[in-house]
Amino acid sequence: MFYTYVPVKPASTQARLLDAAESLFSERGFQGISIREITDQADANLAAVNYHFGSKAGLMKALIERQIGPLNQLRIEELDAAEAAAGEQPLPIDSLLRIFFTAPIRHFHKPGQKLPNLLARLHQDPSPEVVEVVVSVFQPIADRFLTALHRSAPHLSEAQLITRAMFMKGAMVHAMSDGLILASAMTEGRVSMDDPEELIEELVQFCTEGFRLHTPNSGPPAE
Amino acid sequence: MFYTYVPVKPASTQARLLDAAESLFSERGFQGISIREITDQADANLAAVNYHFGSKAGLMKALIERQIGPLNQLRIEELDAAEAAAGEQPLPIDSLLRIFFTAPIRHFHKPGQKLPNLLARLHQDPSPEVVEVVVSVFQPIADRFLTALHRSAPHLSEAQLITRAMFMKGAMVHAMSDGLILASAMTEGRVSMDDPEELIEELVQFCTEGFRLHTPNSGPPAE
DNA sequence: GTCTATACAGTGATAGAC
DNA sequence: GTCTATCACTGTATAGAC
Repeated sequence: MFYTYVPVKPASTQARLLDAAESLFSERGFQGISIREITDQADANLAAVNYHFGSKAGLMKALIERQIGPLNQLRIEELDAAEAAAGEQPLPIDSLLRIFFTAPIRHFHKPGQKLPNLLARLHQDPSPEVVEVVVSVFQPIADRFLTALHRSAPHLSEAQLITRAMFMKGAMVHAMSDGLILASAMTEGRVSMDDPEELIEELVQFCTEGFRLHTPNSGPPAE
Repeated sequence: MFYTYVPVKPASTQARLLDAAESLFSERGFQGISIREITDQADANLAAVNYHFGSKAGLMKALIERQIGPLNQLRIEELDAAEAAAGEQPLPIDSLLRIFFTAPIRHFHKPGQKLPNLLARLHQDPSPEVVEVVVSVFQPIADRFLTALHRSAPHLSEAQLITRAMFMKGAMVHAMSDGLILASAMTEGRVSMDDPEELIEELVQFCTEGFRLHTPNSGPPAE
């Protein structure tokens, strides 16, 4: 009888480090985890992180790119296809937003998934290394969708467009990183959406209405 | 001729530590600053932070409470007053949201203000001490406004209400912590709103439309 | 090229003297 | 209340083994 050899270190050191970092960072945050914990869990030497990724931040960068890169590429492909199908016509706002939301929400919608929290925090991190990573990963897709939005919502000034795009992005990010406060507020039972498709559609509807609105140069209205 | 004595340490050690921590944390984040830097700037001893606040996290907690506490109290007072004036009638959604947004956006809207970024990051921080602070500071106001929203938007299910409240909160938080990505995207000149009153009104309009929407039990609509 | 052991400066925290 | 000395731990760098 033969026994198959089950190796203890199936993947490369780099891959094991990435896997360990992903689960540990997601659970306790970037600063909450030491390199020693990562290398322990990955069964690698302490110096392995610096050798393969240059630094702890470099490991994080590689981790983010591994997760987000394919996701953003998919979104851009879907947007390209939709625009090609529409020909000269600008895409309806809701179609555009649906493309923007669907891939990441489906991808990250698993019971214990906490990576979105990590991503959300990164977007607010002031340290230059983190800013550099975030910009390089998210800038292209932001530009691409803003351009499309500009065509689909020509009634908005550029300042209005960017402001509302911020609202939209904030709504998405917050919804994905299961609201710490709201989820525990006002209820002790189940709340919020547990079906990703339903969440996507709620988000699409919510933001589409917001973009459609035409508010010329409003001051605060009469009460 | 008399010379007035100008003390080098005008405020108490606690106050000096809080002031130093506020500017330093805002600039470079909680983890980006050591307590040695704080005590240096505050002209205090290294051990002063632990003596007065128990820990670095305790200092942060005190800082947050000093900033946010009065703000939230003001919002609740304004909501109380508006509800009293409305009598039995539920408040219009836009009035409710205007009360929710106005105080923090006005308060934090200064050129170099980076504290909102810090607050936004705290909302996603998984470490138990931070969660405890955030919940204790923001839970009451979340409950208060959710209850009011429930009255003002009776067409929404509880799950929908909470979901959209998350969208709303995310939009506000993101708009306040000047979008890292979007602000530099699609433009090299000025963007976004520089007038807080305009930002408040855009936010009110955007979210009001989103809450008004009645979407019974939608799956994804036909394309 | 990859991995290992080890060294180093800086961190938050604390006990105990003043 | 304040201060010094000290602790365990952090990220990083490097010399040298395979």
